[in-house]
Amino acid sequence: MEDRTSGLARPACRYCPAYQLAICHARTVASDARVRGGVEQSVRSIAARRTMFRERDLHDIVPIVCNGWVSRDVGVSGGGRMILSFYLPGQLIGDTLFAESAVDSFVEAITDVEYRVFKRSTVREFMFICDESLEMVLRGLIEEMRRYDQLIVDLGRHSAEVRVARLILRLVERLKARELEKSDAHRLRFPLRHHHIGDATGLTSVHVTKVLSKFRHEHVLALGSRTLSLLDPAALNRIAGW
Amino acid sequence: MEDRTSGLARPACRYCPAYQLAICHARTVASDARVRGGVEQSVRSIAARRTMFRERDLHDIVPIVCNGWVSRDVGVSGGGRMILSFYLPGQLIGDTLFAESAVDSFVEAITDVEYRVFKRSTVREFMFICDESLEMVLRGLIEEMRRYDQLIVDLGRHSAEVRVARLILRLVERLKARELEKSDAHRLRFPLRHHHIGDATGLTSVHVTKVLSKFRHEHVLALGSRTLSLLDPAALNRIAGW
DNA sequence: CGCTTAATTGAAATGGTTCAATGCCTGTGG
DNA sequence: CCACAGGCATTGAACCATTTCAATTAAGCG
Repeated sequence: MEDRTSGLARPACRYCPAYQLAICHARTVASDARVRGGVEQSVRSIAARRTMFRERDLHDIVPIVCNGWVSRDVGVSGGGRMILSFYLPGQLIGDTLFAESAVDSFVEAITDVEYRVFKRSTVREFMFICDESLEMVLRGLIEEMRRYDQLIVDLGRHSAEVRVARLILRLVERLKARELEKSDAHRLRFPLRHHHIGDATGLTSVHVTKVLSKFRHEHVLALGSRTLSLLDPAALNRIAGW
Repeated sequence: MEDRTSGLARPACRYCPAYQLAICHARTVASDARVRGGVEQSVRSIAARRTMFRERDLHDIVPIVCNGWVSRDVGVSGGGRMILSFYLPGQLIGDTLFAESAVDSFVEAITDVEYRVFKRSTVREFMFICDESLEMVLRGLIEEMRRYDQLIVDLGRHSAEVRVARLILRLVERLKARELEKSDAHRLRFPLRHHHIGDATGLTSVHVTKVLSKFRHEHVLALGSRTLSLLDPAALNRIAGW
């Protein structure tokens, strides 16, 4: 499982707080374990389209994505749902680290997912001892808040086209920042379905289809077979209003 | 200015982190000042409808509302704007305490406002020394994130009526929790204009008028002269879907 | 291979915006 | 204390972005 020669178990480990802090057992194996590895944890995996956790399951544990795409969403009375955020490899699902959520949210595996689960009480304890770890968790929390700021403005004040364009551009940005995709790539793996895009932008999947097929006709981008082709990134940025 | 006999300078002080932690000079006057009062600060006030800060002004300072209503909003290309949150008395405007925001937001005085400004570097320093203060700031941050969760779901998946009803109910809830209004009051001071409500719910002020006048016709609530009358709270909750 | 889930397309319905006109508050200066 | 100006609220009519409904095809999945 671990690769001691390269020093990284997975591509995203470089960007994972648990790995950087040497809390993760993928790094501090066997004999090192008693140093910082004292944080209880386990590796798990789950198939695409399965629910990983309900809100209440997260009282005791803190998960980190090792591989695959994850969403956190809220069910709405009447069958609808809204995706609050996407989690990419190396990211902590730490919303409930300090307090419970007001909404009953679900963490779901979009693709097949590998993840690591840490014991919440131990993580908290460690965090308050180690300033570095605290800073890191805070940074992740603030980063998420900034994404929320942007999402709120988009939902409240921008058209469907703008919202879809921005969602895609931001995800591509995050993938490239984590070196999950080459930074010059114009073709990349993109596992979201139309209903994911709709649920993340406050649109219907039907309308997402219409927006995307317009983009395709204008040779801006093409999305199909879990693959995104950025045919004209400049035009996409223009649509996004950037 | 201070009232040493009651122990509180203002009604909201009881709920203000700076006051609770005895950082605020409204509490640690004169001789006490060297204990925890070492945090540089100053009291200020500003007239309604004025901009208190731009994003970049908050690099050095951390404001806390003592009195009045405050909003943080983002300007949108094309003249629109979106309100991200409202700040009530006793609340820290601490979004930028750890990192800069990605959007250029404005903090604006809705009513006449009194507030206190702390030096950011000193606050941060103190926060990392004192676990209690850290917990308190984190709690505020998480509370704000929970509000964001709810707002995102509302914007993405609920109608205008629901959004307006929820905004009002949540604000009333917060006012009562802080004892800024009596918990059994059905008439309370509510300084938001239609355009504030629109900018906070992603609607036009014109449409807010229509929604509110429908509520009035149905004897659910009446809003006018800076005063909110909750004529039928149960019905309002029903509209909100609660 | 058959079954379920997802994408696509068009037509009709709708919720909210935009535009425009009118009147009302509120604060300000004379 | 009154007059005036600018911001704010209200209303109706026309418009348009997005949803809803429905029917068909295509794509994953066991």
